[in-house]
Amino acid sequence: MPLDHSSVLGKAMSVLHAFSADDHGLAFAELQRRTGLPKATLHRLAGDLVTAGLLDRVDGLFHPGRHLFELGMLASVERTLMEVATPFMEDLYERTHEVVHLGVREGAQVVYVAKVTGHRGLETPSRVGGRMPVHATALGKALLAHAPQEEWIKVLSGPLDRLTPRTLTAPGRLRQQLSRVVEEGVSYEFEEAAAGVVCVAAPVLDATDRPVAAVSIAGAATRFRPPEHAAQVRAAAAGIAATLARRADLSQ
Amino acid sequence: MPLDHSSVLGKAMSVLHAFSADDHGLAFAELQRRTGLPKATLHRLAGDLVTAGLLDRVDGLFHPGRHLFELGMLASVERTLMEVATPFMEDLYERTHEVVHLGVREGAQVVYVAKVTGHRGLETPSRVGGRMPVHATALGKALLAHAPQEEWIKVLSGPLDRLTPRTLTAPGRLRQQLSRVVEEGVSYEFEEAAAGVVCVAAPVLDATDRPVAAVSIAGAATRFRPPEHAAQVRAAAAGIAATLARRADLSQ
DNA sequence: CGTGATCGTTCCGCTGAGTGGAACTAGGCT
DNA sequence: AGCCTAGTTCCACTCAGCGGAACGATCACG
Repeated sequence: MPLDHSSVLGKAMSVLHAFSADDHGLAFAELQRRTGLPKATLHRLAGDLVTAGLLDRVDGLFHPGRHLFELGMLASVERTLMEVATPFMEDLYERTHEVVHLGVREGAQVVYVAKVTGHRGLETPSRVGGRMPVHATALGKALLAHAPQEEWIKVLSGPLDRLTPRTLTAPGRLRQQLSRVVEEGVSYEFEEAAAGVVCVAAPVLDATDRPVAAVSIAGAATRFRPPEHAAQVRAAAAGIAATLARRADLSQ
Repeated sequence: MPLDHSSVLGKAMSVLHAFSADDHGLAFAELQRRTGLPKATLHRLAGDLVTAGLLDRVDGLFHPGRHLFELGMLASVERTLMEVATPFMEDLYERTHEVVHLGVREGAQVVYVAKVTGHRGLETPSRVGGRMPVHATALGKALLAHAPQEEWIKVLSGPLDRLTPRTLTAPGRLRQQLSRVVEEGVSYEFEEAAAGVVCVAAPVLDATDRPVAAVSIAGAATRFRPPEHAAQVRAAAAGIAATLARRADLSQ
């Protein structure tokens, strides 16, 4: 599935993927190590990527370029979601002043599309554009629960990595929870992805009941009671779903 | 500056750039028209881009791919800005319930990095990842005003396109305004980019007083009085600047 | 139904864009 | 001085990429 390493494009992707979310600039040599590309080849390629605006170079170090951000925002699904969901996420934030997330599912992982947060220093491992395993997050469980059976199986049969002592790693317990999520329309997470963080999430369903995204509220385990916010999250998700549906109608 | 059309990468960029912010899916033929690439070449290239995840194809139509979003979020400058600025933008939104923007300058244009908005249907032409001319927006004027002299000249000598009847198209008047912006620390915009929309903005300056971004509040001309919010915007910008400075200190 | 669009896919022989080993420069440490 | 690692440049080879052309599919119109 990942593009051949012998095509220019494949190599270009290797280079871009060499950057992880939290390193702020890679030297040429480091990039060489991560991509495994021959020096000369990488040198030319990196140069081309810089001219293309996909990479920036400031005093020797390479960074993902400014142009990349703009291109990324063309991704229609995510952008539409962001635009539609923002007002609803604001509502949630304003009422709770907790961290509000929006995410989509990509296989066994959740990709965060938006994050609303205040000054309170709640340490969540989530970053916009970042990923987390489906089984360890409320967002993930909401998305998976409403997905077709075969998706459940794929995830349940895969390895369920442990992120904290409370991560669900037993397929049976996870399946049990997913069933409850379908009934209740909301999912929970109690310090399963990060110590001290608890979460409620609800799925945003399209006209055919497929989950296209999910919203969540995350708070500190010490003061935040997820069940008390279930109704709000469900309402926000429903609102987003309704707005998306209206948009889809107009545009076709 | 734009990469050669004869290199694979150059062609790939042409394809990606063929998508504008608001078309939801292009057919093969349309893509061919926009890029000017030979059929066979485009066919293969588009195929490769799909395998790379940069493009998606759903029932015949091409879309910018979901992978593109994730890659875009690696762009460190923009992501850091977003993360740091969000809490301050939330504050502004909560107090005013108007549209709050964050943008950076790229030559004679502003690129929007974040947008906080509610349900009120204020029609702003801005989109995250989208561009607007510097001279027609409060954000742009705040960014340009604090930029070095040579940048003023570049913009003032370029064409100042008219977006609305009130757009500043006279270099003299623009220069005059920029000087005031430097003194006051805030810039204004009165229906210069879109009819019915007025705006206040303040620059986020780094340790060496270079403007790295700007924040703005936009409201409807009928009810929103920009000068009344100058202090708030200035405070938010200062807060963002301080947080960025603290971050820079730690990380080096 | 045939004719003529346009749209998307595939074939295949040619060629120059892309390749990468090697040689080179610039600094840093001992 | 000698040795290391980082980054850049050279240049002859070759295979990835090219694109004209021919193909099948679908639609529209008389």
